[in-house]
Amino acid sequence: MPTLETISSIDTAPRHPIRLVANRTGLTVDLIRAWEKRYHVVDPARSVTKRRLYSDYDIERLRLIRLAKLNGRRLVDVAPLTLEALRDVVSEDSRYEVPQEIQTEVYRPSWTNPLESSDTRNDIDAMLFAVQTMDQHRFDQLLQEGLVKQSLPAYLETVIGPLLQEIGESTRLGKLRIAHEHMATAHLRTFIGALRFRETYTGNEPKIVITTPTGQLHELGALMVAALVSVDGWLPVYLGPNTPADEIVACAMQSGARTVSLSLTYPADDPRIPTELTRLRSQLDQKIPIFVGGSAAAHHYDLTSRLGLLSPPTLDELRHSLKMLRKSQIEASA
Amino acid sequence: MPTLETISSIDTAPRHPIRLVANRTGLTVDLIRAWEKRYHVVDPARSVTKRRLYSDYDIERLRLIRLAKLNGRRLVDVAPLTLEALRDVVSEDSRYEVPQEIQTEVYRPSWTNPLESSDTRNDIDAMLFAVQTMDQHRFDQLLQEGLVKQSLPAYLETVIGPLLQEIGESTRLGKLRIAHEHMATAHLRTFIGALRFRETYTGNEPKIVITTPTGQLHELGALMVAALVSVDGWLPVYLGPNTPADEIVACAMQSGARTVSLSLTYPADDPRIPTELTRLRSQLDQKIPIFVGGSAAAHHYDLTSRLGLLSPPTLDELRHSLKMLRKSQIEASA
DNA sequence: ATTGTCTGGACAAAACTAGGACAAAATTGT
DNA sequence: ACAATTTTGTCCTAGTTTTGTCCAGACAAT
Repeated sequence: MPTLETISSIDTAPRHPIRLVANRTGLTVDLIRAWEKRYHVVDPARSVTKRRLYSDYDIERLRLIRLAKLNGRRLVDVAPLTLEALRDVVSEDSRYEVPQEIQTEVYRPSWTNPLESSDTRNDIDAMLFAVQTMDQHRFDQLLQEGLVKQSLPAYLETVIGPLLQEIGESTRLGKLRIAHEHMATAHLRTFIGALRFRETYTGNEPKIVITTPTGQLHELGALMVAALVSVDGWLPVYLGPNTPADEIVACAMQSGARTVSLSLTYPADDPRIPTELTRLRSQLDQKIPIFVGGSAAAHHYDLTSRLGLLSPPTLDELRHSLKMLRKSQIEASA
Repeated sequence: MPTLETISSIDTAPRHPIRLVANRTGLTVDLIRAWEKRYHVVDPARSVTKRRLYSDYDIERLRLIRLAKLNGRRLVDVAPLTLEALRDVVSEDSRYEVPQEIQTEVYRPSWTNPLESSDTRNDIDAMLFAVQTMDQHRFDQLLQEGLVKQSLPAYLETVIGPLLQEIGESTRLGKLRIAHEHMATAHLRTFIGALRFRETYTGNEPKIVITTPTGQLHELGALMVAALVSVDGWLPVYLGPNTPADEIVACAMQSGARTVSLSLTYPADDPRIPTELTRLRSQLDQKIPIFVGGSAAAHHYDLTSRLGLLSPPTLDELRHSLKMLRKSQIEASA
């Protein structure tokens, strides 16, 4: 009997039962079969007794197609795409566009716009309320539900980011207690941290070191970046908050990272920031770009531009820059 | 009968009756036999009179296969796998979904003898090595696999706790860089945080506020406690590190918590600790007990005993105290 | 003597398959 | 804007496979 090998191996092991696929993708068993029947979305192998057997590849496909659909794509349009094309589509769609008007609908004939901003507003308010009433369970629930409504990058930028901001402000204004802020932060830390696991790991992703410099104790911004870039195929080397420049350099060297990203939030005028940034830039290989983001990044614009650090104003810009970087390095190595 | 019982039989000693196996694994006696008959899932030794005699190894196999099935695997697929391959599969699968009703209490009865200490030692060493080589993926994998091997409380006490300690020491001794420690801490934060999802929430669990006092920035000890007590049916109100006494009081009042638990690690001699503990004890309702744990708790034994704070020396003691507390309060209210 | 385990087989529930029906939702045409 | 059409998720039937439970009679353990 040709026994199957270790199922857990990375990619093309071709034997997962349909139930497991349903669990992992969040689709129903019926739906998976229907998609296959109608559009040959996947073409699973069969067991001797005709049971469907899916590969990791198939699962990834189904996951991506589900995401594409959440973004408004039609099944007919995405069904025939290759995995790579699918990744592009999903990642393209998730570049959230503000409800502006100038939208050339040319090459994306039919898809609904992301979320009404009022929806977002309601979600955030509901979360704030849950925090205020210390309803942890509700808070977790809202976080989870919100994620299903849109793609991860859009979610981070339109909901989680603003939420963090408002919690911070409300606490400063005395509308929330420090205890509330602490509780919310702890839950968000857990929630965002768990997001990283959803990506598939192949081992040859380019690496990016992500942390905050000495004195910066708030890690959520950095963690959001880590979750975000992993969507685009980077492997974050996440160091948590408060890492000295020397250590960042050492880490980047040991891990062979292609770039470094720092998050600055509070305190914005910490005197250690200029020192650390300067030190980091001088010690790190000049070929490795350094990104600086976070709400306090603006306070250091002079410094960063003088040092040649990049500070994309939004998460979306950061993603874009990283894509460019990746492309240019791939070309350079070819 | 040949060999009699070596009572402390640890690993492949082949002497457990089927009834006991059923109790430990949560399977029925019939089912265990059926699996053997159909797929040779296990091949137990026999007594002179043909009774089945299972080894710990067999039990572990059956436990894992049960988990794999809960995750959607088919018996045919997992039955022929080796123990190692099984662990791979289970840990891989459990990463993606939340097994709804994984047993928290029921199947733990006689699992008190966790693992051979050498096993534990190997696991920890492997984890340390992964940290040192910055192999994040491997580190996560090891953490996940280790959890499958034993119950959560045992895992936290015998593996995660010591691991944290060793990482701390190695860093102080210069065997690990700060960057390594940061990476490990970040991953552990995510990992332990995610454990919380295994609890089932009914809404009438007694609450326990868990945090660290002002000046104590290391949260992992507190987070471990949170994961631990949720197994025993408490609902942790987790506030992260560095919470002022006033805020702890406010939080306990708003949430209606029955008790408070603090973790002290570093710096052990922070002058703010006595102040904060005293303040906390005086402002908090006297009926609410306060637990103090963590590696630095011993430094403050005089203070804590003077204030009437409880400092159980191990996590297991803490669990026990909480169980007592719960019982006494239930009786008091009846 | 009662209770538990053994073997072998029977049986039924659950899960899967193929094919198709149907209604809600989205899209298109006028 | 309204109706016609297409797309899409869900459900149904009927037949197969997989899996959990149960039974009977023999033997073993307490």
